[in-house]
Amino acid sequence: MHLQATTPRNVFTQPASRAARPVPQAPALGETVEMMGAVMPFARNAEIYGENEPAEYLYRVISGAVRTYKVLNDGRRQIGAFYLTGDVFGLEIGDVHSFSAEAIADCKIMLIKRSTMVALASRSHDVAHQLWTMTAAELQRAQAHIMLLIKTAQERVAGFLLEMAARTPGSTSVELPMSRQDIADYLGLTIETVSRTLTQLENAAAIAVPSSRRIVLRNPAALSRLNA
Amino acid sequence: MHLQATTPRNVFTQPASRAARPVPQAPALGETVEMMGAVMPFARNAEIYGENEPAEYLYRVISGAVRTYKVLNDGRRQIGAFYLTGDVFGLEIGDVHSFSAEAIADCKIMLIKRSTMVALASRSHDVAHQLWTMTAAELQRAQAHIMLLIKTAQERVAGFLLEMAARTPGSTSVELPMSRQDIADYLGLTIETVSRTLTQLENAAAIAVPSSRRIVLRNPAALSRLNA
DNA sequence: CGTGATCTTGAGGGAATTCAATGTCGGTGG
DNA sequence: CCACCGACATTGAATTCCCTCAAGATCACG
Repeated sequence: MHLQATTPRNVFTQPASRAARPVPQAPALGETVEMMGAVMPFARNAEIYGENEPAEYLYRVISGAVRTYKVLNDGRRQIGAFYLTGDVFGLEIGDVHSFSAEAIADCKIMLIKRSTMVALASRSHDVAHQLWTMTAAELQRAQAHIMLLIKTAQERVAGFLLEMAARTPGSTSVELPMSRQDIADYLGLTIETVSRTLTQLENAAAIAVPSSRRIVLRNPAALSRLNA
Repeated sequence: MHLQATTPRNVFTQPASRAARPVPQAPALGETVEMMGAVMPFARNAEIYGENEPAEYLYRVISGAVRTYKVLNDGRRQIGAFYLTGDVFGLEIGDVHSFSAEAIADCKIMLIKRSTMVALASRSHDVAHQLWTMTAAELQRAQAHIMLLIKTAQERVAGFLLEMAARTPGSTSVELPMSRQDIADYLGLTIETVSRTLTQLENAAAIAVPSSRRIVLRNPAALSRLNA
């Protein structure tokens, strides 16, 4: 999530470890975060919310990983996004969720009452602006996703790996919390094509796959070139 | 130029005049123009703004149609959205446009200074909420677009036609302002596949194509079934 | 009418899917 | 400890759908 330089600290993306510390130039919202949300555990594959359910909360990933998805009437599943530690999801402006959300692995999720946020936003332009900013960030993510979906299988997989790497700063190695099926459903491919493509990239020395859930980016430049 | 910060109705949505009228060439939007911005004409295929240009304005389609798009480094073009009469586009939270925008046909576009809107929003929760709502609407559109892009060619074309029909209320017939190439680049298909698919749908009696830019939905239910 | 742009149709090829089988890993119990 | 099991991943072969390349057809416009 990118914030403009003039934007105050984001009450959502604030690391939990520093939440209690007094922060210079921060509005008195640090503690509000603590008050707003309870942390709940979710087991692997547990549903966090379902499509068309009332959007009573928004959610922040404390640990673990989450997928949002829709299922078409013939069973095809499209994953809308993956959310990792620190990410906020489930923010809706309508009153129902437009996707379902599930825990990819065992998770701890902070639940924040939507009504509380809306009330806060009506009194604080900062909070209102943050809500808007988060929606805009989701929009940019969705637009980037669209650009991925029109590409070839190699380009999609390369793009996915670069995206995941960008979210794991300071490392050229990615630990994937999600299965091949999840990746396939995110990229609009089949599991077999994802697997084959990873093998191709490995043979081309662009990546290494020491274990199925760990990918080492040996040649990020080559992946970027594929990323069009 | 002075606007009441307390105005309760949506400053973007055109009031009564556009509702049931059969597309006027010179719409009556007197006071809105004075309040919000200047109307500018754009010729067919003219650029309205370019990707990465500063987002100084937001835009409202008075007449005509607009496409937003990105071009990949190998020349592939992806159209992000089509905007028709009444639609607002170019709303960004960052300070540059993330897509380019072009007139599909000769257009009249109302330009609204972004700084004006931001200033208004800082004083009016209604305006701030409207900006947020518009961003959220764009997000939902992008998510629906993602769901389109994972489907078969028939499903994409059917979905596109239903989408266009839904934006032309009270009619089962659609006048397409855009070319086959535009449709193809929106749906992630080739122009030939779009053309062939339309022919298939016509042969299946789902649609009629009296002229290349006019599509009659003979069997919307069949199209919806294809829409998964 | 010509001319260019747009659209449609046809034939062949290629990328991804489908169907099917094999391989690998982590856990559980003998 | 290792044998077994189920879940997940990889690999192979055949098919399908869409793309590419190519040729006509239609339309708008001078």
